[in-house]
Amino acid sequence: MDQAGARREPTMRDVAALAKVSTKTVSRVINGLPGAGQEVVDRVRAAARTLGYRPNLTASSLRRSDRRSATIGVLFEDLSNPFDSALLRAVEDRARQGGVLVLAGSSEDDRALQGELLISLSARRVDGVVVMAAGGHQDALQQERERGTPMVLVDRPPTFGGTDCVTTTNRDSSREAVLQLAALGHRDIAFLGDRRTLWTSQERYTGYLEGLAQAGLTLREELVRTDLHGADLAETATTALLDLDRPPTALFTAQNLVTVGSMRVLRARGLHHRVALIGFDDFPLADMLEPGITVVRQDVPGIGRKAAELIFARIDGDTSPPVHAVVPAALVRRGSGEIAPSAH
Amino acid sequence: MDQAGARREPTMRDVAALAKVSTKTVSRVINGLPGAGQEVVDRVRAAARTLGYRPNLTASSLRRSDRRSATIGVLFEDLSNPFDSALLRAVEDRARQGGVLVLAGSSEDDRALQGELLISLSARRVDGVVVMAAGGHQDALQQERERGTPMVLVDRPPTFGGTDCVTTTNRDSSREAVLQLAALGHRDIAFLGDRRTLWTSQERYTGYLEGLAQAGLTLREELVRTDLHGADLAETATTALLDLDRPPTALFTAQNLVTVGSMRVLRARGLHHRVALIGFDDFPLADMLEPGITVVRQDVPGIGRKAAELIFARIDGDTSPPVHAVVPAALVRRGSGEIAPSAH
DNA sequence: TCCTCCTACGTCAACGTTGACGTAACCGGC
DNA sequence: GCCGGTTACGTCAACGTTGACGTAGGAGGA
Repeated sequence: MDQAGARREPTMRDVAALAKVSTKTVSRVINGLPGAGQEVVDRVRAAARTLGYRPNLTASSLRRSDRRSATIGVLFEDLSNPFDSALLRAVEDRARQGGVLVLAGSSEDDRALQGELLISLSARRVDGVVVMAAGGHQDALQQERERGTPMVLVDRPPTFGGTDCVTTTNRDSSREAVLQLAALGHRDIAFLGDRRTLWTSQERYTGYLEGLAQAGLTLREELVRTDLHGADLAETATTALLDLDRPPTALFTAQNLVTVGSMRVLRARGLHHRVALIGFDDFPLADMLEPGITVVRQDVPGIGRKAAELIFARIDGDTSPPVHAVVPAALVRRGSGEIAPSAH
Repeated sequence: MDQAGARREPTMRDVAALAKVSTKTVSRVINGLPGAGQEVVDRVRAAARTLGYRPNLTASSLRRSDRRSATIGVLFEDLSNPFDSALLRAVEDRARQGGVLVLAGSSEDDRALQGELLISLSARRVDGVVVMAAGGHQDALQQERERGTPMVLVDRPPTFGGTDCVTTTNRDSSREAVLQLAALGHRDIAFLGDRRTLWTSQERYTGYLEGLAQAGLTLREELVRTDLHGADLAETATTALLDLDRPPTALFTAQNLVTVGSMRVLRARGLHHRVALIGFDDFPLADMLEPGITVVRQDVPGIGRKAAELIFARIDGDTSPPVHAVVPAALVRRGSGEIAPSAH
């Protein structure tokens, strides 16, 4: 079997020579443009097949007037988070339908890395960028946006103007979750959140506060634990909460890894049937556990589709004012959020 | 905020004009090549910054002799499967370290789609392709390979020659799982597998047969259910198995979605503490269930790293004979696979 | 002093493709 | 037969970049 390197890729010139026409005619045939007779078309097609010719999209987009690379960039934080992978999938799905491929890059919540990735994408002249991991520092994003690259932020709004974004009902759904717990009689509802710098964390915390207020409950500050980035920190925080003199009877975990961490601790202490738990963000098998985990489920495919729709509209020249699309989330009741406070 | 389209991207020519040098000198500075004085370097850098110049990699790779696009393609089947997303992540990780980006495409186990994606990747002149979803029909892959594109298959070996692949110990680990069940006293061990056309399914089935034989058990054909693509089919099959006059006391589920399907049925029937279950492929939260699910865990990051290592070696011109790398899997005992047969 | 070598640039063409434009042949109408 | 229009091609240059090669000027050696 032949190794790469030895053979040169056939070009339009080679096809043209074999079909005894000009390269321009080959171009016309390959692109299905009029101005070529049936006989010539057949000859060119045959020659292309014989040589195994494949058009070079990079050369084409260099010369073309529209300059499209038929490629978009998608930046995410961590593919091992099902939220990210489901979102990537939804965007890729939509892109593929338009013959567009996706350049995927994980920025790992690293500001410098995100900047480098944006430069890499820019160097490849992507038609647009979907950012699923806009951290606190959006300067690189802003810079790229100001260069004219169409951009859509997902999950977090831009800190700069003129850019579309798609988020979910972070605040309203959090409030709804807290109200449900309060309605069951819980008065000591803890909040466990991810980094406070994240917009989503802030929104969900605000929703928590609104829920408490609306239920007529007073905030106990020691029941609020934030900056829990990852399941391990969540475990520590949950342990600390349960060790309080007056521990919470219900937990609202505002991110899926936090939910998992809290779950582990409840389970380890045998409290998973006694302490109520509602998590933000669904995760696989949440329904298989005992009890099933009640969650606020984001419509991830819906968010992905919306993001794709927006980016492609911008790429196609839509210059209407920037949009902040909000895709509703839903409370999915599976048991853990329906546990009433146990009498001490 | 300015919309795309109006402004032209600055080019080397623009930078050259502003810095009052030739484009060639700009090229030298941008690429860090020698042959430019310090003063000129500074002037060019300043001009580039002023204009917001970004090198055009597509034009560059068109002209360059090595023709590298610094981009590889990764084809997968379904990103919502954690196996695929973890693998993509591992490959992307390694690629990024070399300044290489990943063009991601999901082929959804659709032969025509896979062919189209390969053409799309080829049109963008990717330096290599990692295929995590080589279905039964590999003609498109073979064709691409014969054009000289470096290629690595993951999870399944090629049906054609001259191509590297990375798989796990499908057969040995399956045998080990069955032997463990047999050692606990199980004599009626069912096999539930994905599509028979898949190489992995065949290997795992062979391992099952070897395990039975080695344990001195006879095969009961009605305990073998294959072609279970997706959790729904697995549920139906599991139900049918449990309804047999002499139902299995242990299940070996040879794919993670099948495991989930079987689990659901066992759980629905309240048999999850009585029927043993070992699944091939780990999945998130398998340890949180009751009982924890015993699985054969593939070393997914290891497989991804190996695949990336191979593809980059080939891209760098390694012409040594093709490799079939085997990354060992391990049996992770969590409870469900340690249930002894219950007396009827 | 002259020749050689090196450094620091510049000039030119080419990568594979397509937009703009040219032109030869043919067709229909008068 | 001539004119205007259409069809089916071809020619040329350019997209942004870099390899090959040229050259001016200075340093260094005999």
